[in-house]
Amino acid sequence: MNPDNPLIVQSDRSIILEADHPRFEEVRDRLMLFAELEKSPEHIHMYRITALSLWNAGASGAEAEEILEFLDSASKYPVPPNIAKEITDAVTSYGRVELVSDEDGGIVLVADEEELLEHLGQLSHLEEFLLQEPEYENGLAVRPECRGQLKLALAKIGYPARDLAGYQEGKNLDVGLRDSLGDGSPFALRCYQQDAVDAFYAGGSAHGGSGVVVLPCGAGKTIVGMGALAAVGKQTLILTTNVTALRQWRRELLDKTTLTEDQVGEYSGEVKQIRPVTLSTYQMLTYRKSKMDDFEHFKLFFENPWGLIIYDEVHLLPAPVFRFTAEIQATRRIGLTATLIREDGKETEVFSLIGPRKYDVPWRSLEGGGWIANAECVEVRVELVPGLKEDYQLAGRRGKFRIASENPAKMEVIKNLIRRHATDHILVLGQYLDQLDLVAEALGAPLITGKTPQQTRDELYEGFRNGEIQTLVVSKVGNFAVDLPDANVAIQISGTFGSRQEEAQRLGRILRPKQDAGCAVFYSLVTRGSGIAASSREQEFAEKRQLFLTEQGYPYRIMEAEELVETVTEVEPEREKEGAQET
DNA sequence: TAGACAGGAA
DNA sequence: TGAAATCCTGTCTA
Repeated sequence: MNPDNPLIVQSDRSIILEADHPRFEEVRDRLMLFAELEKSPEHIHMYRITALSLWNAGASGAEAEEILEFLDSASKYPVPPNIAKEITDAVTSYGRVELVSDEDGGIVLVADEEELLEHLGQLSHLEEFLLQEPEYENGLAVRPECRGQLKLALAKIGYPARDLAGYQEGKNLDVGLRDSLGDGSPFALRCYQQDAVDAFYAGGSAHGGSGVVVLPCGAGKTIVGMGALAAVGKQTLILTTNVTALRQWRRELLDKTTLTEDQVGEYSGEVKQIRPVTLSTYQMLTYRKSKMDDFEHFKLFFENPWGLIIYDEVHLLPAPVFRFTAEIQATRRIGLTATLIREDGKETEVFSLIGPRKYDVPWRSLEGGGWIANAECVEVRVELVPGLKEDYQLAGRRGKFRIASENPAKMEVIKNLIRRHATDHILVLGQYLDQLDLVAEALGAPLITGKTPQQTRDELYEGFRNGEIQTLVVSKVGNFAVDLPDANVAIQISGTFGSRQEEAQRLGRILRPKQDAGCAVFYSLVTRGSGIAASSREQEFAEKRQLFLTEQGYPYRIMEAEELVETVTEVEPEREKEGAQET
């Protein structure tokens, strides 16, 4: 505690961090582990501690005492006693209740205090998950098929359970990672990938149980998955969001593990193979003819001896998959994601049914090791064209957002940016097809949307990769397409209502390390507010979108569209000189 | 027998 | 808040 420190902890669970303070970065990286960034106006960051953020901290081994000592050492004023107590309670509440196995393989709910166990036993909405028999001296018998639902219910009343009840073994599978790849280059897990695998599977004990690994795009989540597969050594089901990702997993498995072609199966719309390692999509599992019909393929989950299920992109897990997952709690699970944020707020479901966060690093910290590219984020503020100002005033909330998003004045800015990056690989990312059509036409650049057939996409991707195409205009396909080539400049011209996830995904497009160690730039074009209303609808959403990246340590530099024009005229002659020298 | 395409789901 | 993308299946065509 010291008035020169950067933090203020308030009794309403919010924490204020001074952004200009010399200790800012160090303190931010610590805060990230147990608090969520809620707002980042100029000069300060506002965090909030939530039950979930503290449970995750507790689950990944943090001690309440450590957290309090840290807050104390970084605060201007004493930490309010009620907050200190809440932090201690929440961090330690993960683990107060546990699920364990008895000698016969039955599941028992135990608690650290008798009164708590008694209290839980009396709750009527937990009753249906419990059995009358057998009776335990210090525990309650759990219906094995309700293990997931019980955990979810416990989390909702503030007693997240540590699940030590163990797993069904699954069928053994002899699999290891290769030490060199097809082209002869050596292969090994990077240190942080190994750490992530160890965090998930610590020596094979139940303590290294199910959970989620958070790593930025391009940092090798697939490789962590393969590491987990090799560590567990059991038959495995891998679930992905789309077939392109599925095929990519298959290629990677064959390239980097000792698995052979006939051991890796694809269970998709096209082929229905079930093999020791089977790949499928979420949509395959959730498919049904109509709302009235049954799910046709979810049996894949149950009727095979899986010893491990890998959930790729766990932040996109569709709701029905939670239901199945609740029923297969006896199978070891690992979730992989770039961000635990779900725009539907189902974070507690992920926590309870997939597992707690096992491994997480600030994205920015991987820059140091050269694992991901140095990236700069710039928000370019653009004036609304005068002709639309009246329409904007009259429009409703959603109309305003659309008008601001499609602001025609953005066109000039895009052109300026492209001129500025004459020698770079540029992706233009947007949300509305009409707008993207116009932009692609004005730039003379190819456009890829959901309607673009796969073959055309492949050709365009190839052209972009080998440099024939400098600029590619991409619709929302860019959020999902795993085969989209890397770029070093991204220009976001419009986006989904405040989706932090989308922002993260799009930044990920430029994070693959550059050969010349060059810097990557992410521009976000936002229509500026006017008059008394200081910020536009789009600006409000942009603020929300940017939160995740700010949390990860990427500051947004604000730039006015006008100053960009000046910069371009300054920069341009230099560029031409450079070009002349090269030729 | 492959591919193209429409329809429904979430 | 709404638009867009994806997937799976079934049917039709060549």
